[in-house]
Amino acid sequence: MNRPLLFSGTDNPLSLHLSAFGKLSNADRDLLDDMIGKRVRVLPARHDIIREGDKPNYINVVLDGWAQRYKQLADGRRQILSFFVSGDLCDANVFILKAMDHSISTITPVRLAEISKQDFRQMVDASPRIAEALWWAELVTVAIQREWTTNIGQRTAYERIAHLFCELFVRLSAVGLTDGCECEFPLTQTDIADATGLTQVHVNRTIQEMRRDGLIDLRNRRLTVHHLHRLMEVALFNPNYLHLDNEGRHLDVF
Amino acid sequence: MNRPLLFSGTDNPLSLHLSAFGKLSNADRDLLDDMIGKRVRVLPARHDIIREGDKPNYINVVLDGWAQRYKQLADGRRQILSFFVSGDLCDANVFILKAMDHSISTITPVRLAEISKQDFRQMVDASPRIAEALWWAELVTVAIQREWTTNIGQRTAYERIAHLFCELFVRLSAVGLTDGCECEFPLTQTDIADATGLTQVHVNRTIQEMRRDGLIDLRNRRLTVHHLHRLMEVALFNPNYLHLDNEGRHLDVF
DNA sequence: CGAAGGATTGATTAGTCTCAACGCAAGTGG
DNA sequence: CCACTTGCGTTGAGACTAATCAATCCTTCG
Repeated sequence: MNRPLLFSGTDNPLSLHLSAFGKLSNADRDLLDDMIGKRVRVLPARHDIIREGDKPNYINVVLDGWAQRYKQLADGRRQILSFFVSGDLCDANVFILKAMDHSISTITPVRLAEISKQDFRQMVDASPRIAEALWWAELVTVAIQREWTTNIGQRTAYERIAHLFCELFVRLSAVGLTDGCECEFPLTQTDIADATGLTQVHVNRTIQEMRRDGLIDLRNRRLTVHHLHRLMEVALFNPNYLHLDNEGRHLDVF
Repeated sequence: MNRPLLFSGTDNPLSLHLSAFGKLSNADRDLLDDMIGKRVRVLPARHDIIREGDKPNYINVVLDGWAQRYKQLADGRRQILSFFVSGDLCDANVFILKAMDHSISTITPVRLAEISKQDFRQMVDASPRIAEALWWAELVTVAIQREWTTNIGQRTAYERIAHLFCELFVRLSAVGLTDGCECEFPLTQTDIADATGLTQVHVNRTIQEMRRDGLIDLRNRRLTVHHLHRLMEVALFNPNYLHLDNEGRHLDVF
């Protein structure tokens, strides 16, 4: 693993994630360290974190590993709605809602921090900067969700999968989880299918095509992106929705 | 037009929308009245409110009429991402972002309130109750976006369109914009197509089928829902994601 | 070694798209 | 007031993307 592409003076994944919004003070980073140190859970792979219908009592932050948000229709059809990687906040202020309208589960083993209502309030009150950064993170989450809607609604199978690869690769870069043109990629073809609204069989054939086209390689839970630029082109990928360009920052991947 | 199904002591559409979250005090409602009274714009139908790339300086609130959020791919394909009706808040705190990653435009003529950064801050600081209600509204917006992802990703054309009808009908009920089993419905079949990821031609055929099945009628910009329950069933519609059941409230439509 | 999860392949079909034309109603300009 | 335009809905024929069903293979792991 190489150094994070966005500067951060700390190893706390949440600080790292939020500093994509802008520089945080030492006090802010200390505050965040406190927050995510209080209640940490470790969960095995493929394990529910919270289920549709549950009353949310904490804000979850992924410290390590991959998780997913998903929704299941009455007849069992499943849609994956987003992926969480290191530093991702599940939903700021969820506890305002009476019940979850979707579920969240781990993909790999996950180290998870839980932030209570009280701690969250306190943190937001203590630092306007963090409050802003958390709003930013929330706005980015919605923006990603919108992009997924567009992805499934408008793009072909090939473009959809390429787009998913682009997004994850860029997001992983931003938190230092890429290594050159490679990264860990623990999703199965079935996961990719459920995320893109395709069938597993079609995902398989499409990925083979992408391999034949020399764009990527995907084997042993590892993704290699041979030509990020070409991949972005065929995916019609525009990274603006990730809002990583705050305060003059610029990601190296592009 | 009949009385709003959710009680509200005021006609301010934003108050009405937010009181789906819970009862607001008179002071809160007055504050909201002030906010949306300051800068009001009136826009003609099919007119851009803000475009992708623009720097957002205000929070927009739809007071009257219908608007839409959409995104356009480099080659022109268009995805409608959400519809705004009376009382809907475009994005709390958008001005945190450097640039819009999507566009918003009117569908019908729209009366619009703009809330400035300063006013927004002031309002949130003045009333924790309003702050909470605004978070709720934001969380509901994301929840709707997730449901749209699921809709396009998992449902068939017939189910998708039925689901869209259910959602809009319920949302309109919640702000008193339904009249029995009817409501204004200014979307063209092309709009419905762009929102559901289908072609206009296929939307046309599918709606004809729904008419033949006696579920709905749609003519002259007016939607009639003959059997909301059957419609909800075929759409696999579960209203939980709209989070309208706060503080013991219950919508009459169901 | 057997079991299980995941990836791959093949054959067939269904759902949706594409392209093209036409109808109808409302609005516009001469 | 009529001819023309424009926007929207409707219809038909044919093509194609992606789904379905079913089998096989490969890898990992207890």
